[in-house]
Amino acid sequence: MSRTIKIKPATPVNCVDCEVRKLAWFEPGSETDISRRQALRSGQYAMSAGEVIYQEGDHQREIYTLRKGWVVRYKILAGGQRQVLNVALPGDFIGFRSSSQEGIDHSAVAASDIELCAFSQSNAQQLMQSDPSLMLRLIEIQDSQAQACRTRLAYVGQAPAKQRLAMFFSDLLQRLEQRGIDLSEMIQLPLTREDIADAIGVTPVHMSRISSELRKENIIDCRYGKLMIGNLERLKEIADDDSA
Amino acid sequence: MSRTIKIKPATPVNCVDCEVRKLAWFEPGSETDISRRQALRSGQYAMSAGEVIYQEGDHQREIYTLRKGWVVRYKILAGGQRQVLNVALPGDFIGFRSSSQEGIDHSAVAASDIELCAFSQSNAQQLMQSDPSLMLRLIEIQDSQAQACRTRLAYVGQAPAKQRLAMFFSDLLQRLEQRGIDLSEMIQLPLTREDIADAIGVTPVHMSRISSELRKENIIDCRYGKLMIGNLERLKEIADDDSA
DNA sequence: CGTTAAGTTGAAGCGTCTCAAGATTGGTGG
DNA sequence: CCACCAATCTTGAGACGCTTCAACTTAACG
Repeated sequence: MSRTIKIKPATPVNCVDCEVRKLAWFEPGSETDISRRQALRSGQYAMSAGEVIYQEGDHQREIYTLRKGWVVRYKILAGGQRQVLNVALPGDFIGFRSSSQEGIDHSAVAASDIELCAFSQSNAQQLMQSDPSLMLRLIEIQDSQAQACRTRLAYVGQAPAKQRLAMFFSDLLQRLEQRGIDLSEMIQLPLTREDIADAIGVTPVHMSRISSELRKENIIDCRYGKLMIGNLERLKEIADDDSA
Repeated sequence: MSRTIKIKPATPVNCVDCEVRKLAWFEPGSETDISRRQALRSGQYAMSAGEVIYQEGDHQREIYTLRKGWVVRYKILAGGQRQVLNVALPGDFIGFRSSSQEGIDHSAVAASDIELCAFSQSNAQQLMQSDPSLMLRLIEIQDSQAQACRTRLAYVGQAPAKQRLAMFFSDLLQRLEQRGIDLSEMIQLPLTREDIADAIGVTPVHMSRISSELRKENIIDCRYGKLMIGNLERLKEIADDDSA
């Protein structure tokens, strides 16, 4: 994990043309609304895999929309264990804090090379004041992130490891599909076994065992940064299994 | 668990006089603001311990502020296991959904006899439109609930059972103290061993074993609806232990 | 005081963890 | 293009934490 390095991307993108806008904070509004909002953008950044975007306790002055790539958000416990809170995909909103007094409660790292759209806290506030639909949209985003966190908490707390893994992939694949990714092809998966293990609350070694099982059953194969789905239906069956 | 039964409480309370208002949604605003808001209230309800306030999938038309008593919010998995998401205390906001299209993603049950202040979704929307400070306050509440969920997820996923229990109590006691409860006295605890077990992700039997340990070490004693703290400092040490 | 619900304890089994060795993959330089 | 290296993943064996089932104890309540 290196220290945060932000570079302007080669080709800045206009919000109006942005391919993930419909999934993102700027989903509502007309084209003119959107270009007006863009004027308040603090910038677009490119970062490399492994770079830390922000860390627990930071008094970050900016909030971000992930435009390209994958981001892992996590918390580190006193004992050093890491819990992955969620995997952010293009269009996802990260780094928001309602109170700029306190530092943020979790960290975020680029899992792949990424591009971020940044807004300063003050500009974001200004935007929301002049455009209530953005405040409502923020409330919607917060709620859907909270829902995802509750779902994750429920299965991490209650389901056996194999089902947790199936649930993790089931959710991830659904979100990838939403973003137009063909699930029948091989997918670049910029998550290590350890990332996934930390997300579902098992050790990497045990993650390996259960993921071997799924591979031998021809359900899903994820290794060395690649993901190949063998039987999506069966995966969902395991995720929804009521006998576990 | 019986079906929802709501009765008007014997003595309705004005928001201005409400003892938990400073912790609640109506924290911001002048006295006149607050009585204006009260006019849009749908009602105050009393419910008994064990009654279900809402259930996963419900298209609830109201949102609530808990005025008195304790509420347990939870999710049930396909296999029938229950994960307690959080324990709501007086002043806490529950039942909110950003989209009234979909049903709610979790359930809520009264752990003790309770009193609720209710607002219809439409009145709440109207309130927020005419009073942006309420929208900002909602964003703040959502964020702090999401933060609590992330914290819970982290320790349920990563910490050993005894530390999880210490963390659960540590958090709960801090919130009770915030509400003016004297931690040196005996406290009425309307949570069963099973509620707590479902919150920290262990079986009731194992919860019993670790809670026996804490009792024998004179740290905390929680049984039969009563809670007595022996050594709060030591409890927090176990919760923050970095060797676990 | 008797009944019922709640909590405790023991013993055995299973799931997950730890430690350690070995295999596979992707990247790098010869 | 191949050989080698480092990183990632796999597998085995043993230990440990948590679960299960069942019997027992304690507290609350009428």
